Amino acid sequence: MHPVPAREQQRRDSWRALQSAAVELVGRRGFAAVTVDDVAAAAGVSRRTFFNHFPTKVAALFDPDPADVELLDRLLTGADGSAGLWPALRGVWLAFLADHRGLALTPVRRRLVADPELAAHMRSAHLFVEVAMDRWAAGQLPGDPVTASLAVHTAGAVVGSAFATWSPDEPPAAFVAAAARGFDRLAPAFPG
Amino acid sequence: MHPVPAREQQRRDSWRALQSAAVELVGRRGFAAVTVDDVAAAAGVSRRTFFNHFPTKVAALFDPDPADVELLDRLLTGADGSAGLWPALRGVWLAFLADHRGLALTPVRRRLVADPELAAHMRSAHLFVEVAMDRWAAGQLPGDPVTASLAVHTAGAVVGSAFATWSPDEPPAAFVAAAARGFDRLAPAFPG
DNA sequence: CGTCCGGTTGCACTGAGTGCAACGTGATGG
DNA sequence: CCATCACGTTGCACTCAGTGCAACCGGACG
Repeated sequence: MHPVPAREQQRRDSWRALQSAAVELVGRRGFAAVTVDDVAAAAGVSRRTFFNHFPTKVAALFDPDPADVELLDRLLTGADGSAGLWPALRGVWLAFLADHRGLALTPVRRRLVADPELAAHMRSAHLFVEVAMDRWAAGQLPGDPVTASLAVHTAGAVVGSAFATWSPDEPPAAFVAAAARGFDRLAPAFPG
Repeated sequence: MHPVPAREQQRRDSWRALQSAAVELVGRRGFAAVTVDDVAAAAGVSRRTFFNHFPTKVAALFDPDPADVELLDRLLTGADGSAGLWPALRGVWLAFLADHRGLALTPVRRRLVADPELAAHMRSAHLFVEVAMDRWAAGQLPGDPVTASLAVHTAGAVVGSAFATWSPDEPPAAFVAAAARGFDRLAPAFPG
């Protein structure tokens, strides 16, 4: 592997220290009871540095790890759409859910979305997944953007429903399994 | 009809004046370039009164008119689930989309969601629809909350996809029609 | 060794959102 | 008709989120 330059390393360290601190503090005290200063102090950096890494307080909770963005890109470029859009979306989503770094934070995040305002922010942070899939799907079905959009949105709904009915007391794998069942149930609507 | 007490009337007037002013100003200048003071001034009330009606600036753009919340409740209590969950959800969604007050604001809102942050907020504001439908669907399928949740989430995805692919230059009716086609295409996944 | 680059920091500023006390007017009851 | 209450509105002061700017400092590079 390429040795990471010290500059880049420090950057990643600050990012992860801030996200860990934010999730940990908010999970313990609740969103409103944690200030940006608290998070910065817990991460050992200044308040200004916090905003160098995250544009908002919620971003610190939900922004995807760059490694996960990269993972999704790899999965999409390697995806095989020959058996139809739906099986491909199913495969990419399930592989992504199972392997991404953010999976470790999923139980905490699941508890946070009891606040509907935070739920919306989480969706917006995870929107990069649907955007990337949308671009990919549109490329697969050049002549039919409506079908592509419908499939991607529906796939997102499957994952969202699995997330909503999943209890954070269960292991994250149960969440992934529930998503898989959801994909199977909707398959009849998307014939190859 | 019951004559509305003057107190209640003033309340509604302020609410609608603020929402109109907010949508109008933000549609013209963009979200960041409009302050709460601007909106309050344009509506002819004080800054403090703004926050008496809306908890946040985005709420002024996307909070549902109480009349629409009431409309949805009426549609759900009158809904007939005997032919299956999916046709019932289809009927309620399409009737709601066609008749609700907010429809007039839909083109402006469609343009606003170019900003993904605002898109997330709109979804959260429209979440009351899915929450109400979720409660209703859970009542229809007491033994199977997973199917109920999946159907409601999927229905939301159909509407979301129609909204995303709809151009605000077309009439709002085209958006409703696109949603109807989406419901039809997903019907095979939800047999009676 | 000198120069440049880039992450970090402090400072000052705008604007969102809140708690509180006060005012004015419609609703209510004697 | 008047006293009282209820409630939408308002001003004020305060905390905190988010931003622009200039300065600092240590690693990268010739």
